[in-house]
Amino acid sequence: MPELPEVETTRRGIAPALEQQKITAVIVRNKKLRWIVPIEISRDLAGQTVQKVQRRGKYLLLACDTGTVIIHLGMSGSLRILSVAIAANKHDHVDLIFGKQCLRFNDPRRFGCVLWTQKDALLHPLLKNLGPEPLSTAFSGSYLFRCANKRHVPIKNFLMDSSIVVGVGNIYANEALFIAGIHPQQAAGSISLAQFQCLAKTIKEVLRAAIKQGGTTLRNFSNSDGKPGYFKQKLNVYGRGGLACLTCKTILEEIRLGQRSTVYCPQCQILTL
DNA sequence: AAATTCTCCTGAAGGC
DNA sequence: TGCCTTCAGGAGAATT
Repeated sequence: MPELPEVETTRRGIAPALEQQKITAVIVRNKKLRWIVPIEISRDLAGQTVQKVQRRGKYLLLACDTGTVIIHLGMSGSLRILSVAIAANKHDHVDLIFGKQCLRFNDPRRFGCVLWTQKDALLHPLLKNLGPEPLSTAFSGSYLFRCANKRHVPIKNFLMDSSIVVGVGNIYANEALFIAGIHPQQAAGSISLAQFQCLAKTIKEVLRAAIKQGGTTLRNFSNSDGKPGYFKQKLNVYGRGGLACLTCKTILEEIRLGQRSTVYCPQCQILTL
């Protein structure tokens, strides 16, 4: 599933093919995504130029002449740059046509979205309440410490709350907590400033490393096989429940936290009072 | 307000 | 081999 590193990889992959290019047409084969693809998108976008391809959290923003296309890949979405001559496959729901090329949105589970707004995109209801970017200086241990004050929510849920910080999905929440040595069920408000500083640093490192790896597969995804830059991250805990901790050999435990698979080492990540 | 649960969807994996 | 069931999961909406 696309996490922030993949969305950023996608952004870097499609930006060169789209920026300063004119949209000649829009094809919507299935408008029933997470939200209905607005009918106006076809009429409004034709003739507009994509000025810039940006990212906010896991949202991709195509800044055009009079508005912004807001795209989310959801669980299973991907974007590819293709020749318009290539026939659409199953789950190819939306094409933005640029002459002979197109940006094709494919999403089997349809948890993603393709929206269009002519207002300030950052004030859009989906974007206006987002927390800071994890790779920005605004995101720090002291920031997390302040946000967590008096909150009893498990730290893992807290990290995955997009109003606290964007882009930290299930995989990296698990991984970062393991590396920082914090139990996923630890109440957010009970974590020390020092621990949060470690955690913030860890999150940045893990995301940066993943983006770097996404970059290595960047070449593939925009032309041939259609796999979005899917980094084969070496994961410490995610997907390893019941296996030995790579640090101490203790069997990793797997629990459900907020409907999400949560894996941790009961030895390396001790729950404290 | 804060925390928890529900919901969307379909491919993959497991059971028989 | 094939059909049926279960599960995963981003994140907004609904509920407690």
